[in-house]
Amino acid sequence: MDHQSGHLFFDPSACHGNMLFLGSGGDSVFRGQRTMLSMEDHSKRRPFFSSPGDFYDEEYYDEQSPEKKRRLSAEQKVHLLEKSFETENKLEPERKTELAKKLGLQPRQVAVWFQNRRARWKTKQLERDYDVLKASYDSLRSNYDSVVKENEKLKSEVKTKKPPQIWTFLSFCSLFFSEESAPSICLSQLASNPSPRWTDPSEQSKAASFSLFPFG
DNA sequence: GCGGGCGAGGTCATTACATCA
DNA sequence: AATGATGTAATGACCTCGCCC
Repeated sequence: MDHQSGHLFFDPSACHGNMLFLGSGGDSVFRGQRTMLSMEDHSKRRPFFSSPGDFYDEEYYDEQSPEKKRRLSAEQKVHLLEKSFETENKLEPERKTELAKKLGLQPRQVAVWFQNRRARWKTKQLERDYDVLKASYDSLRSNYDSVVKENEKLKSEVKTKKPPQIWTFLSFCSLFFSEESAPSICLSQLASNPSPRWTDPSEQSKAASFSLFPFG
């Protein structure tokens, strides 16, 4: 900002209508700038600058020192306000007054800027939260799908095993599960296969794993 | 101590406008 | 040139909180 004058103008042509700039050269600031003239046209409707006096003080009409005119870029304005916002997103009266003085704005304008800034922050925060939740969901969903797939694969393997293997597997299951909690396939195989024995230790291990952690 | 009035300041929804694609 | 989308300043309604009587 211009530390010499400490006054700001609104320069819509420079940055989406939100650039503030300083000046001491009077209305020459607006020459050739359609949008700023338009701003003047609308000044009766918008309370932001209700009169020329809201744009600049008398000192800005000093045509003898137009070179002192300083624009406060949006970056500069935003930098100061953003810096203050980062420090504390709530605005206590002292800080509001101080910022308003520094920027040459009405305290109310500073308060409004903070209100809107908090609203924007909240919107962005919601978007960030959504992204995090979605990533978490996608990861869980992926894990779930792979577990279901693996489970189906193991089920189909168990169904095709020879009866003796299944019988030993069910005996193993009975050590850990009640009838209610044992996989239904265990019970149905138990009923139809009276004397199973494991012939392959690796199959026994796989079946045990399936029975203990049927869903991964 | 308790409750009502009041002002300040917050959120939220909305409007008005400028700018851009 | 017209138009819809977007970003931002500002407003109004409503709510909460602290203070005072």
